[in-house]
Amino acid sequence: MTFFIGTYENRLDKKGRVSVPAPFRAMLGDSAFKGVVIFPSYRAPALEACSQEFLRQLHHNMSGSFDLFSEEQDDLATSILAASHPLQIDQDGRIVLPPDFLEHAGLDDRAAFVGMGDLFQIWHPTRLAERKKEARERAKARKLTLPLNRAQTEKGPSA
Amino acid sequence: MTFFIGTYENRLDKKGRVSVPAPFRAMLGDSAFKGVVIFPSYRAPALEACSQEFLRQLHHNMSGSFDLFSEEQDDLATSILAASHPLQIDQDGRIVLPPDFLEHAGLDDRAAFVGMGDLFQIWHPTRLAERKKEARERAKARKLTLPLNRAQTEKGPSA
DNA sequence: AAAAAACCCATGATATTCCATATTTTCCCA
DNA sequence: TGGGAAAATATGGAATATCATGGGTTTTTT
Repeated sequence: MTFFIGTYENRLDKKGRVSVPAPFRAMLGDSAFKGVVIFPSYRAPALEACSQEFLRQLHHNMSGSFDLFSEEQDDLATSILAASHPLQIDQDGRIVLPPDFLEHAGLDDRAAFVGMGDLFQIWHPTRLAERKKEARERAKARKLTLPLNRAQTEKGPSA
Repeated sequence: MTFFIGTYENRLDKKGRVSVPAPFRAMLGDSAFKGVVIFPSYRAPALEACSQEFLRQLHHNMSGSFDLFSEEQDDLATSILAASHPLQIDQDGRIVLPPDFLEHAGLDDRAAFVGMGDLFQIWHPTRLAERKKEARERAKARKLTLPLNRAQTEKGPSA
């Protein structure tokens, strides 16, 4: 059971190492494999991260309606699973981000970890600030409110 | 329990030897005997690989409930089994790919291993790049995107 | 005997672990 | 409520282990 909330900023060294925020680590800890799987975000210059269990279940849910060896199943796996990368958390609580992922997110020496419920994102702090501001303004313009009257919210407050 | 994710590229020597990526090896490791089953992809110039258990179970599922499946599917299962080749992993973690398999996938000196969940594929790096691009576009066109903002994995919320 | 396959070893590159220290947070007691 | 000790966290650097890979040697096959 994972539920990531909050934003944390940590340092990134030359080797691409970062500490995963302790609260996030605690969530991942009870996983069978002590690690996270990371993949590039499609829409944003950021990285997505979740537990291996979550990704597996996500994949099963999505491909469940397709046959093995079907074109759809193949496309899904190739575009999602193949782009993912399992990262193990070392004993100091750190992961090392591969070069191409660093590039995708435009990361240099600092990384912001943003809780998104079932998963969390990793951003360049500056870009995250821009994105947050932009999202706030857009929400304000549309007079968006949260459907609190509903029992289970379909979407998390993604900004 | 196997779950292959990620993409790895390794060198292929003159004898047709390649190292199976360590993470994949770890998955295969708990198999009864340490090896993989490989067969040519019937749709793409690539090779498919999985554990022997997985293939056995696949076959069992199909032949067990015969009438539920179409003639085409049965043909597929049969042809997979016939074309399959069990390869044992040596102590250095390598397998040797048979000449006809090398030809089918158009492999020369490098091989890309692509995690697809229950199985993984082996590609020529250049062709894989094309394939990935194609898969991404097609998945996008069909709106096969990840429901990242939805908590759709209901694994018993502590009650 | 020749070819092919399996086995063994050496090595450079990469990744992982260990250690030391600075910083922050937590908690207990005055 | 404040101070301060203790624990936890984050971070940098170095030591260590693992992995990938090339080459060679023995064994099996034909």
